[in-house]
Amino acid sequence: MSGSKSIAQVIVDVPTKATDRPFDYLVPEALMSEVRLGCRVKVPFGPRKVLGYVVGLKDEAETPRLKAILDVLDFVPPLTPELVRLGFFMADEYMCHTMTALASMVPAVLKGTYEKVVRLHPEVDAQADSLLTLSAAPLLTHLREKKECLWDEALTLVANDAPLLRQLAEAKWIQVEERIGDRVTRQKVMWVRPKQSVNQLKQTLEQLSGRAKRQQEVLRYFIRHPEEIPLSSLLTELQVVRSTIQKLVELDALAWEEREEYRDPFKDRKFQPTKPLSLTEEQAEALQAIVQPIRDRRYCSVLLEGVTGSGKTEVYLQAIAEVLNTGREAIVLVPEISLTPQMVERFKGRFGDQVAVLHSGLSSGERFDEWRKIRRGEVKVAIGARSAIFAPFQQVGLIIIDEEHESSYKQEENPKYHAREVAAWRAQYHGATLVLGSATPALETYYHASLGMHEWVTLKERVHGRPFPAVKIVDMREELRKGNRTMFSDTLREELLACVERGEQAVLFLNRRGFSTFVMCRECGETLMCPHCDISLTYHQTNRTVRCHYCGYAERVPQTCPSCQSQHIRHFGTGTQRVEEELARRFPGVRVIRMDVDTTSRKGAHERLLKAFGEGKADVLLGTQMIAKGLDFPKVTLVGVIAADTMLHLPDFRAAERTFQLLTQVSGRAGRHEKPGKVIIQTYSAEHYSIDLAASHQTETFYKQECFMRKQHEYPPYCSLFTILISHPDRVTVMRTGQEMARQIQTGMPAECQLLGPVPAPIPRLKDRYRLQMLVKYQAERGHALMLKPLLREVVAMFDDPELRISVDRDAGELMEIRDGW
DNA sequence: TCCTCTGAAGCC
DNA sequence: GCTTCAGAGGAC
Repeated sequence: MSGSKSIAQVIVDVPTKATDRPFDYLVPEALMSEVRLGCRVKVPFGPRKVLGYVVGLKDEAETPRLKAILDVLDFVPPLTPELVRLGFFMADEYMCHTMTALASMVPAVLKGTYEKVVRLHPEVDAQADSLLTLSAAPLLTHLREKKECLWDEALTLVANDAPLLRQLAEAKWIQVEERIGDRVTRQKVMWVRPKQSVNQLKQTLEQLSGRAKRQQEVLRYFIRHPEEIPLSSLLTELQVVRSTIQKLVELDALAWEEREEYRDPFKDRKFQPTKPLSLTEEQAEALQAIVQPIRDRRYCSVLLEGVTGSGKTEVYLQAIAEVLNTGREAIVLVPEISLTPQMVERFKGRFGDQVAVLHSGLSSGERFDEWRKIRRGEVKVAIGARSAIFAPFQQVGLIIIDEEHESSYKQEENPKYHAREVAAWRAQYHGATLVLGSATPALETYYHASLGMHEWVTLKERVHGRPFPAVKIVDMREELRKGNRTMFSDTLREELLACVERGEQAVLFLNRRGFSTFVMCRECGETLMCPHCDISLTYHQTNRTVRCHYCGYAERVPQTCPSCQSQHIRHFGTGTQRVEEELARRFPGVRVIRMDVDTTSRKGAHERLLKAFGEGKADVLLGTQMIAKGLDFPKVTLVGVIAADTMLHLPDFRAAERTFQLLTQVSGRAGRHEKPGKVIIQTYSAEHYSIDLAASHQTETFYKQECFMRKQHEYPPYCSLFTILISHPDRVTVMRTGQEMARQIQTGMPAECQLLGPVPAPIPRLKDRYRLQMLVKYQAERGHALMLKPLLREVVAMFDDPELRISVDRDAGELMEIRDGW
């Protein structure tokens, strides 16, 4: 190996097409031990300096004019070798830049910040002041006072004369430094400990001058408590100052050191330790199916189909215990909205401080701390929402995806990954077991299981043999014919009153997806629309504003119609706020807690409201999507669905599947304990199979029917999809581009593939951009993706108008744009 | 003739 | 994405 040089291959933080490949850099002798696979480095790139990830290391004899790595930013590489490989897989699979894929796997604080700082050059000649050009004077004066400033400030001080700054730097008047750092500094805490034995401390105490009262006090403290203590606690406890301690450190009596401290988000919470519960026969069988491949250390995916209330979580917990016994780690994914304190408590209760929790409620610093516990192997279980799938464990034995059908496992931004697919990749890499748990699996999971691609275990019974709630469908068209024009059917009204009278609780569910409160003029029929998007504005009572839920535009509700000046302008629709008003009017005295984006936007509000409901401070919990799952309140005996079909008519081929899943989940909230539950579903489409079959708990029949429908219309899982969405500020340009792009794809794609569109996207205009979409249906098992991916990449590259935005998504991501909660 | 503006080409 | 550099067109 004599004469050969060490080379690092680096993916640079310049996410563009042209730079989306590794660049080679020399590893300087001094950094040899620090430059490791997966760590972040600072490298020169063109005329500037950027951050990059080391994705490969090699030795080479010939190194034609390579630049060298400038610095290493991590002691422990944030990416394991496995995650580096996963990054390349994702870049290919989800058609994104490698840097984008790599960056998505680490906490946001490691994304790096760039700072260009200007300073006086240390060798600047004071006498040279006379040479100062007039235009540089303000900057140099400023630097004399402040020592340094940001590049942009410096530019302002020289009237935006960038060449002048360059000249000043060349003439060694100023120094320009590009700083690359983390977004937050790690929290550091000073610890103080005695450096001498108690006897030595006593000697030191006697040698102290009589005047050093404070120092004596501190020494006496350590003689009483010869243990380490955080500096801040010591200072407050003894009412001394830092310099007192410093003196004693200088005397070698004490020692202090800075230590990184974890911000523990659960610091003040006690978790009740729990023991494994005894399992039902079904549960035991399911557990066995999961545990066997864990013991064999082979890759295996298991669909755990368990009805609501069948005790899936206990199966998860015992499977995890088994993995920990084999010395390996477990990742648990749950949808963000069900990452409730109830859920966290169960895991913390069983596995204590072996658990790291990652969810969006944490500050970026707290998130980083939890992540570091995983990276350092200080915990064995990671539980979190979608991005927790990247938990940097090195011995993964089990990955569990709870409520695997949830759409929140699909990331809508680049990289547009599905956590289920990433999980399958990681499980295969590690020879781990993948568990997909749900009462209502995604249709494709169901289909794959039926083809034998997953092991398939079912939990058909609720624990303790509790019966399923009785579900009644109320046809709202009938109600209208009877003359009931309110949003509560007679049945729901009676049941609700009876429920409250019995002292029990009810949950009212309003599916606002695609159906929110809008403002319309009764005179001319004009609806208030967002000036930037083709979307009607949503009415918010709290501050009497209308808002666009897509771009955030907000304005006060106008007094008169902007189009005809009529005063008869008012809000329509069935937002949660209106249901709440109506409840107050029709059921005086009934206490309601409303949960929606308005009431839960503040940190911790979600938790607080649920706690209040659990403590019986309200009779009715009214809410959107966010109350559909995970909740388990013993006193809830009635569940009402105000309008079951609001999302049935969205332009989404999964509309029926979503409706079925949601209704099944909501119904599962009732009668989970001693008292039997009742569910009332109000709908205008009573005959639709998704509503009917959810009401009668006929899961199997629904899936068969839905598979039939998908096959008829050639939709997934019977084909695979690419969605291409293009947007442009100009309507004509986007249409012309769309046509041309479609022609290119059509010509290049395999003949068996099918191109649909371009057609206007479900939201034809968003944030002042016109949007078109195209759909390519293909057969993955015939290898079409292998041809389509390069083709789409090529076609996308051909249209490089900076105003044009193109997004390519496997599957139909765009149609799911309407997010839960809104 | 010099200067400014704009677009394209690297970047290891 | 940013910087530089070259080539075009404009003002003097």
